[in-house]
Amino acid sequence: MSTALVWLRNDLRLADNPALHAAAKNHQKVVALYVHEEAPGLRPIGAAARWWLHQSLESIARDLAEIGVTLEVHAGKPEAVLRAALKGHDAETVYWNRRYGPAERELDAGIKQALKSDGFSVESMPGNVLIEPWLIQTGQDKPYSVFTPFWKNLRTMDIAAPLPAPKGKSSRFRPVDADYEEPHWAGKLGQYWSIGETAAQERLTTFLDESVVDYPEGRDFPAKDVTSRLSPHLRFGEISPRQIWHTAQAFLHAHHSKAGPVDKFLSELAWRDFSYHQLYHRPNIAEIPMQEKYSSLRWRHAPAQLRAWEKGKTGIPIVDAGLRELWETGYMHNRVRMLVASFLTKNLLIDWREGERWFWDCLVDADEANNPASWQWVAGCGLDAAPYFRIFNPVTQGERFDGSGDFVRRWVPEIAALPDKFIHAPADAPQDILAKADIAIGSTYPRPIADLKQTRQRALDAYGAVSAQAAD
DNA sequence: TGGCGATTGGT
DNA sequence: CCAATCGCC
Repeated sequence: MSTALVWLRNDLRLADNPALHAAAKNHQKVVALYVHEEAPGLRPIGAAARWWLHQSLESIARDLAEIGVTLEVHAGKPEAVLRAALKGHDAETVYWNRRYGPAERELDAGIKQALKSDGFSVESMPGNVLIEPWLIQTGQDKPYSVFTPFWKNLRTMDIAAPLPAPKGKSSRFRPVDADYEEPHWAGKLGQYWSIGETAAQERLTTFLDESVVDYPEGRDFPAKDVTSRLSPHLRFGEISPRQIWHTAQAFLHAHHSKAGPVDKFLSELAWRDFSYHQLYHRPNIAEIPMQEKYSSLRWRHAPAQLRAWEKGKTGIPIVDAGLRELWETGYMHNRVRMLVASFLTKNLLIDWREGERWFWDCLVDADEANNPASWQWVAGCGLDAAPYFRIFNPVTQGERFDGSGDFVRRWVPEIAALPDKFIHAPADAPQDILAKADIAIGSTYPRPIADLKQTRQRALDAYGAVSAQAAD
């Protein structure tokens, strides 16, 4: 009887899982493995994502048991784990779905070569993207560096249709990932999320049925609940981008609805692929600015301000609201991510890598493509990035996109009693209004840690110096 | 997927 | 004085 191993990584689902599908089709018995990897160059997973991963592993272990596949969770060097498993299960073939980070690719290629030279079969399959990064390129056969042509090309391509989940006779489930100790904040995050493949599919259905029509206009308003919130499910592959693509197209046809909103949503999904495109083609995007000239930008060393930013105590309400939402839920609304990142990199002139690291640790959806690529985008050093002179005014942005202050009041309750007029700039409120709202600036709520006008000019000067230097 | 100050043309 | 427009960063 032939046995195959499936090495699961960022693909914790049964449906549209090419590696699992091929293993089940070609072999009588399938054993699934997950490895908490210890390998040089691999970025250790952040704490919030690690929490999500634990839940997701338990979830897929249950689902796999339903089709008679056991999931084993190990820790260590993946090659050693795979060798031991191949021997222990008397298996001859390993399947996995590809990943795209430079370190991961090198690791996987080395394992593949080593196992093959020992007589095992290794099959790598399409990974957690719409299109493999090397299958889409410019007319000059180069990687894309601008999103719009990337998107125009991508939307004309055939995105692989999702594969069905394998079938099988159910077996007994037992918990996996037993060594994980839940952190004290696990219960807090747990209130906000429902984890696993079934939950991910339900989220997509709910989003399409209830929210996608309002997505293009509503997505910029953090108090509105019209974004998909699929990002952490995508991060761990509980749902694949190909499934989202095809489900969204089918929804469009079934409802004869206008293409605009669905199209807008899919273009955001394409941004995700664009990030993986960058991860694949560029060296170490979490550390190296993709626009070389920004290597010379002199970031400020300001640990106290960084700390205030992290903890949501900057004195700028919408910035604080976003960072507290992150701390509380492991997530932050997209518009607010842009605002807090702009405030850190431009107003505070603190290195984007500091912010990227904080997000990496706190976000349940942090992945090694989108988190660094998006930080570089805001900081101005990324591909197709925001121009350096685009500096958000977080007060103006708050008034525009959270005019009623609902988002701020939810996460910054100590200023909730302020009238709308001052909710985004408490320090500007007259003394009697502050007293009536029971607020003492500098005591119950911080005075802004940066003067927006002055720090804006400082950023323009610093960024301008980089551009001028590059023009020499 | 900006902000801001200056200008303009209207009160 | 005001909103709308424009050029620059």
